[in-house]
Amino acid sequence: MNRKSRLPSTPTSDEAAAPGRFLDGAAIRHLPFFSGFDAKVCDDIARAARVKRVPTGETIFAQGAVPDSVFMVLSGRFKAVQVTPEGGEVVVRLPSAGDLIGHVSVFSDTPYPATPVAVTESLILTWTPAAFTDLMLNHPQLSLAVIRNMGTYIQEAHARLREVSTEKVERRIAHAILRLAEQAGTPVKGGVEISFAITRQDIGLMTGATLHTVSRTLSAWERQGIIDGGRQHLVLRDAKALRRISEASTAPSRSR
Amino acid sequence: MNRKSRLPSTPTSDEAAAPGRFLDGAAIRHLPFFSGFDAKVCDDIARAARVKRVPTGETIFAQGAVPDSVFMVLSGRFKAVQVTPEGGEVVVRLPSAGDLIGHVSVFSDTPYPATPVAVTESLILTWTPAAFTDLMLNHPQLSLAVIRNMGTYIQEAHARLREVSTEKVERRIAHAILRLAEQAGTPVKGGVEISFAITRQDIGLMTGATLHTVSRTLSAWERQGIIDGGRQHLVLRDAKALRRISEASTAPSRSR
DNA sequence: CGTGGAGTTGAGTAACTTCAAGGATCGTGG
DNA sequence: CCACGATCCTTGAAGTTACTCAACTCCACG
Repeated sequence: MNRKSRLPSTPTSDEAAAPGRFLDGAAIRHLPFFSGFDAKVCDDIARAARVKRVPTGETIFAQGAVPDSVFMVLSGRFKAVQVTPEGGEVVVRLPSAGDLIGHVSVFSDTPYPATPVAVTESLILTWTPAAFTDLMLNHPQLSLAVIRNMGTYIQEAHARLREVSTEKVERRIAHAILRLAEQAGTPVKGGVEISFAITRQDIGLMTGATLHTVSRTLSAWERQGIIDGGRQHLVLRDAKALRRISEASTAPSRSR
Repeated sequence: MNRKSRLPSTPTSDEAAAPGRFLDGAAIRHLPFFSGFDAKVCDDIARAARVKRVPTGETIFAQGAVPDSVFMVLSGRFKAVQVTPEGGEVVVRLPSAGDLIGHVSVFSDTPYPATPVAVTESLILTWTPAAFTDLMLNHPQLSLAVIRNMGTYIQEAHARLREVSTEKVERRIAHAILRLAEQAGTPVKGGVEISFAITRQDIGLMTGATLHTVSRTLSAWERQGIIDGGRQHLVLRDAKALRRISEASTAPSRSR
């Protein structure tokens, strides 16, 4: 833990949003979450927030803790890790700029269900539950945005649920890498690079496979020139081939 | 399809809510979703809704359709089935009284992601997207309730995601049955009965297993007196034993 | 330059699925 | 009221996937 990413941290409006400082709407208006918002509303929302820096490898809070804040990623990226009582782990999602964190727990008054770990130097916004609720009551736009945001989580979760229960490991890994490239890929000569440190273990936790299986699969793909791997490092070279694998009707099984 | 459940349909305030009629708040105030709501707000919400009857086996809409309404289950129960392009199926959730259906699609303006099939004679409320949005804008209470409701979906989805990626089939089936008994169980002499018709296939679709594995597992449990099975029929006799199985640290694997 | 995290690879095996076939139960129509 | 078709369920046997166990390599960092 706490290793420094070798990749340049993604700087996003760091000028306007220094840790500890209070903000104005300009610092957040560019986030997809706030697209279409009135400038005045953005101001109100930003003014109620505090900015906090989260270095790579650090957590925002621990799974099981009693919720005391709502968070939003301003820049950087996190992985939300959920641990089962028996010690099993899952990566449930990878929130990045504009994604809310902890809101579900705050509104349903349940313990935080996962631990968000920064996989890149990150900045987050924090609100007290009371302040955020006030904002929602005063700005119905905000409620709708929260609902939209939660809707995408639900669809993502259902999509992954469907994958993990109907598809074989190889295809799940293919899907996961395509999604990573899409959500966190930076174009690079001859491919798309995943812009943060990710281990085989992480991919395993995202797909419900062991790191061994992931390693074997990636090795095979590397031999075929589809990807280019390395220590905590991944470049997608042939997206078309990977997409073919992810959709391969290798499926002799209808309606599992 | 279209078979009639042998079980008595659960009648819930049918007096107040006849199909086709318009409603007042009294018809919906008892739903957990509206707990804590002002009577006047309930009136407003109810008056904007229409009631519709959905017989067992019928669907509300088809997966892939363009959303044109928001729905809420007033009484009865549905199963939301998602079909993959390759023909794989998953049951993503089992909405019952007070659960919203289709709202995610309406607010994110994406096609309905699953097909809700009534597994019991049911009544639903319907709103036009415009009407529902209006209600939310005028009654922030409603927005908060929607958010809370969506929060529980997310937590459920994540819990199942975790299960299906870290646990073995037997334990997943145990969990599924415990959940069914909790959500849809009616006490009966010597156990708890699942109050709607459910097939081994359905349980398979909920747990990511084949109906064969489900059948074998249930047969074994029946021999041990833990459950009592039958055609589309299930009685949980020994919840304690099942809970033991669902938590069994048969797990030699830490951190998969 | 040694230590530990990350990755690779092989061999053996358990857990499920697939394939296959037969039996039970329900509703329907003659 | 019984026969028949359609589901649903059960169970065996064979096959495969992906996990477990284990050993070894490769870096990066101190």
